[in-house]
Amino acid sequence: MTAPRYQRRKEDRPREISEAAFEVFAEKGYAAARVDEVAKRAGVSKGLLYLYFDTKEELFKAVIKRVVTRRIDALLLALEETDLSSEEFVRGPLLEFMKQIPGSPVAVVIRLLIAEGHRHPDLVSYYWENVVSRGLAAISRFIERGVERGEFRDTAVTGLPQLVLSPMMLSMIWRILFTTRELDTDRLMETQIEMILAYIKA
Amino acid sequence: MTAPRYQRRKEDRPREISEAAFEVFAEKGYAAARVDEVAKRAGVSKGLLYLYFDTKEELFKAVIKRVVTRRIDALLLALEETDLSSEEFVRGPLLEFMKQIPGSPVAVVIRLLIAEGHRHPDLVSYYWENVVSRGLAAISRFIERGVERGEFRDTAVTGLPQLVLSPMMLSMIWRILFTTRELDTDRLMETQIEMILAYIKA
Amino acid sequence: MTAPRYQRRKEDRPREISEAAFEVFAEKGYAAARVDEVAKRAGVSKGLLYLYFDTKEELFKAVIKRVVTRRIDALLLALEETDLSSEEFVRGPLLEFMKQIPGSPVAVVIRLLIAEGHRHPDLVSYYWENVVSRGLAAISRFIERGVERGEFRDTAVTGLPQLVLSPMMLSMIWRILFTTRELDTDRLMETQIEMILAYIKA
Amino acid sequence: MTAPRYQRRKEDRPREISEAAFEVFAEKGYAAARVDEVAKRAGVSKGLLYLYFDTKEELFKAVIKRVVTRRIDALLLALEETDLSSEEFVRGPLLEFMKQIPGSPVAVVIRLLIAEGHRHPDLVSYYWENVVSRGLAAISRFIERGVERGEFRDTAVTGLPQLVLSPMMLSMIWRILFTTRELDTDRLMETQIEMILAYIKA
DNA sequence: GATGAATGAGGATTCATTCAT
DNA sequence: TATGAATGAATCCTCATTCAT
Repeated sequence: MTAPRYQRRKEDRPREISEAAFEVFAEKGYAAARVDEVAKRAGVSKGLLYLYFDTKEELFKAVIKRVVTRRIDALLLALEETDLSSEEFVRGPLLEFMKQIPGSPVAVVIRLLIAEGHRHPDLVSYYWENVVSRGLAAISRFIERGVERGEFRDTAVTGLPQLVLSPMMLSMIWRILFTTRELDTDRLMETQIEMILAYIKA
Repeated sequence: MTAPRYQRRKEDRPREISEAAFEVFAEKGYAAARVDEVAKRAGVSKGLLYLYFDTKEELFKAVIKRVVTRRIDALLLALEETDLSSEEFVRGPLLEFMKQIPGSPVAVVIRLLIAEGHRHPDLVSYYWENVVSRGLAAISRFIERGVERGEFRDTAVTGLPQLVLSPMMLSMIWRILFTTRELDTDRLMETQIEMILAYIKA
Repeated sequence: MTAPRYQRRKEDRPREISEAAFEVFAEKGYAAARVDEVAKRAGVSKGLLYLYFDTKEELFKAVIKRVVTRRIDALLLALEETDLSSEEFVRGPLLEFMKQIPGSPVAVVIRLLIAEGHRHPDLVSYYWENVVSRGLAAISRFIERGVERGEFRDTAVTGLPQLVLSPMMLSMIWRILFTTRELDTDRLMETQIEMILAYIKA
Repeated sequence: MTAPRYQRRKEDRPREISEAAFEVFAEKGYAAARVDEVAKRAGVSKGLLYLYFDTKEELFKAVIKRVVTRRIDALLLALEETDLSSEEFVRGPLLEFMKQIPGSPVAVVIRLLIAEGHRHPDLVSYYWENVVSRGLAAISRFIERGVERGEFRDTAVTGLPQLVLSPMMLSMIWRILFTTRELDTDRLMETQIEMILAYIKA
């Protein structure tokens, strides 16, 4: 009648633990997160957790990497394969993508990296190589394509893809810090896109 | 022969401690900062530190508040009293102010707030009330003044002063995370100002 | 294609495990020896190990007993059945036996007993009854026989067979502790025998 | 009325802790000794213990060194300064010294070194340099002096001071392992000395 | 005021042992 | 039999905080 003490589910464990860990790290931050709590939320003993992750730090890294890698790929693929004109793509899929980031786990990861990046340079490098530099490069290539096609002028924006992303970044930080204070983050990003397009359209 | 231990004036102690604390929090983050280390850097005993600050958390809050409050005032004053046209002020003093923020202690405070804000809502409120909302309001008022004077059109930017600040925010995060990776943060902010002005000028 | 897992006969398992365990205990000592490691070296699962040995402690005792019992028997038999004169036997077989002990598994067992004997009085008793007291008694009887035959005088040595063994003991300890420091342990034992014979020969 | 929670006794703490630690290590061995227990016996909190000794291992080393260093010095001094003839000194002070070793803390240290030496090579080196090699050298010099004075013949014993000590070693191990079994360790050492003198006297 | 020795609750990690498969 | 995933008590160590001096 009682729940079985043992449940052999080797396949699922790493994911279960890593999901629970994400929650706890998200709520408490790295230092204040308790391994005990992660294990409890994963429905697993502390010992098992250490069977899959050597240290709390390894667990942290694994969690960060898991969350981060996935959603960037979809965007990059869309960017490469789209048939839309540059302007249509920017107003459509790119804007949509940016709008959903501040409320997504990615924002949590950013917060954790800001807080703990100092002591995990390899994690920051990983994030840089797999997410940031790829994302920026894609946006840059995309703007350049618009320039080549005669859609856009060649302005300072071409070399500064960060301009496209900066309201997304501010929105993320805003939500992290000022959950209760109003800010129409969608409109913020829309306006930036509007402004940039107005600025670079031929 | 011995160092003049008693020469230092008592009234400087809280400031000395709080400066040392700022350094340590900046380097290590809240959780990894050691009270011992703060005391050592301040050149006082741990006991004395606890005479001025009841807990590590109180010390943290005091430090954050101290750093933050000061530099915002200068800007706000300048904003109110300036004789420059709106465009001149934006291109001049405002841009200058923004450029120096990412490398200033304010950036450290932002990092600490992002990392620890969760558990110190009062600190976030304090920061909101004393810094963010005042800063944003000032920028808003300033844009409105431009509109009133006929310098600017009334666009979405009027209600979204965050647009002006978003590249500064991204620059701050960039420096925090990617110290070694190149980004011309000054140019980023200049281009945004350029774009905004092009967008809102009548 | 796969290794012949099931070819190995079941009845060898306890011995295989116990040999692996001896290696690990020898290298690490009791406390630092890991049951995991023993199982891995024996090429079996941890579960199986526990099928044959109830606890780590039982395994330890089994290992100690296994190593110890065997080689003493040969010597005792030789002692009883020899046709050599007492002096010849001492200079020959006995000396040979002692010389090979410090480098043999027996030395490892002694080290383990010295380290852990405290908490395993039954193990010490076992060792005492099966090895030490039998060995000493044999040597004593042998000396007495020499006295009876008129080969030896009746001196304090008769009641102190430990005298014969003490350089062997020192050699063992020496090798355990000071592996790299030189000591001609063979010569040490030879000289002791020489001295003893000179002392007790009629 | 209650005992004061705090007792500032900086001077005495290291010794008190180290004495308590010696007791616990002696009873349990290194691995099974609990830091908690050491602290409790020293009448001190766990935290304080770590104020004086960085790790359990450091504590162990400190304890071993403390016990060992002291008593060897007295003997070496006596050896150098004695006015006695070699034979008188051997029969007198040297024998006395050896007799008291097996029941002294030195025996405990030997046991700990045999058990843990493997993993603390620096400790073994320390012991070798400060105790064993000095002690052996002193005995060697002493025998040589006897030879020079014409008291002793020059035999194999001259180069093997270990012969003098081997019954002491066996006695130590005997007491460690077979506390309850009878062995007249004093007589063992006396007889060895007797034998050696008989063997080397001119 | 000022010190820093002393405290002890709390946390990461290990590992002998169990048991569902 | 045989496996190895799973358990959780036990242990070392840390560090914010206290308080005798």
